[in-house]
Amino acid sequence: MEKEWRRSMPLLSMNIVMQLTGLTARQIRYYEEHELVHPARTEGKQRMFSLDDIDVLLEIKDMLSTGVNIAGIKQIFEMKNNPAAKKEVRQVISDIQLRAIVKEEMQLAQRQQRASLRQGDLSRFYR
DNA sequence: TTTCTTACA
DNA sequence: TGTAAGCA
Repeated sequence: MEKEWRRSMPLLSMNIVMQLTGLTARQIRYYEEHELVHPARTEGKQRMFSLDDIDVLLEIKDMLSTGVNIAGIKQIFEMKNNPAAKKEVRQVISDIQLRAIVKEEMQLAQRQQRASLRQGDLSRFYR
């Protein structure tokens, strides 16, 4: 296809992005600091987001709600564009791993509730 | 008026 | 993360 440039075109102001994502300006800027999103800048240094940025922010918001922290989100995003994996396969892999991580988190949360504090390696992905 | 950066709670 | 201060 050849209309993908529309999605990467920086046209949305902070105001719009906040309403579209339900995130605060503070959060959006924070995620940018962590290189999760890369909005363009106007001459006056104002951020201009693309539809692709919106998608990423919504993904972040969703993952955050499942308990994944910034570090975990970075890890997952890295998996999504892992050069080592083939294009068709990498998406599937990341999704499967994501589900596995989320599943582990739920189980870990349950164990921590009744039992005590054994922390698995996945704990570093959560807050 | 809105956004930006920096810094503190 | 929220909020305040001082700019642009």
